[in-house]
Amino acid sequence: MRHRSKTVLEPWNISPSQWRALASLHRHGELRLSALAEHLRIAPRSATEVVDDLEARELVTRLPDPTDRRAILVTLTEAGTALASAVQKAQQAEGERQFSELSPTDRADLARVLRKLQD
Amino acid sequence: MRHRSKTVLEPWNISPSQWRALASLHRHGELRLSALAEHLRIAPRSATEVVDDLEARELVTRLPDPTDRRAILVTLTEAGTALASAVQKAQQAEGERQFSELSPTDRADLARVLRKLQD
DNA sequence: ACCTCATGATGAGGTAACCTCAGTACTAGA
DNA sequence: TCTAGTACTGAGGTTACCTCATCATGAGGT
Repeated sequence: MRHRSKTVLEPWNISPSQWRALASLHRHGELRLSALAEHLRIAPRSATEVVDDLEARELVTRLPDPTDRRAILVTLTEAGTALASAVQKAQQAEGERQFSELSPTDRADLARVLRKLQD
Repeated sequence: MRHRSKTVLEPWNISPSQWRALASLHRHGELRLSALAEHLRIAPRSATEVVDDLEARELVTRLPDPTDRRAILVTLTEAGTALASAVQKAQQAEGERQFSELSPTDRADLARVLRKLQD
């Protein structure tokens, strides 16, 4: 499944780790770099790199945090927001495709068991 | 879950990718390097590296394939077999632990749905 | 007006686990 | 016996992480 979702990203030429960052920003709005790192469960230094890449492609921008001059807020550009929406849509379609064989009961069972495992 | 199973491997000081190779050999017995690569879904050249590492630690040996002098059979040493068995046992215990919260019904549902997804 | 300790980001340098491409040794079919 | 294909490996590259050191700033002293 991971392999397939990688394939979904190809048309936009972004890597899974870049996508995770975009998705986080899309969900949460602007984030401090350190907060982004936390969401992605990677070291802050590694988040710097991901943001470097996304910034080079003008999908995000760095803005100074008005409340703390040490901090940086990473925000989606318009292009970034558009791309995030498009990818999300494609992911959803791919998910639908992958789970299309499952009956509603199957899906409910799966959701229930996975939720239990998560706890 | 992947993270936790990585932790299980730590006492033996082997990486997940090394473990995947050992497990393949444990299941299938001796394998050509190319066949091993196929099982692991990696390029043959990359399997060479994994086998290099395992051989350096005397967990596997390279033997000439008697039926084709180009080919090499990778086989577990005694130490390799012992380690594979031990790790397998630990993995099973860890699996038991992770799924201990699930009722028999939950487990059956999960197995059924996952099998369907695999097809 | 100072000092100290903690925190946010980044520079420098390293690693694991892959990859491709080219080359060598060998097999197998015409 | 020539040719095409196959099995492995050397060389070199990439990706996505990491740690450690450093710099600026913040928080809380005295």
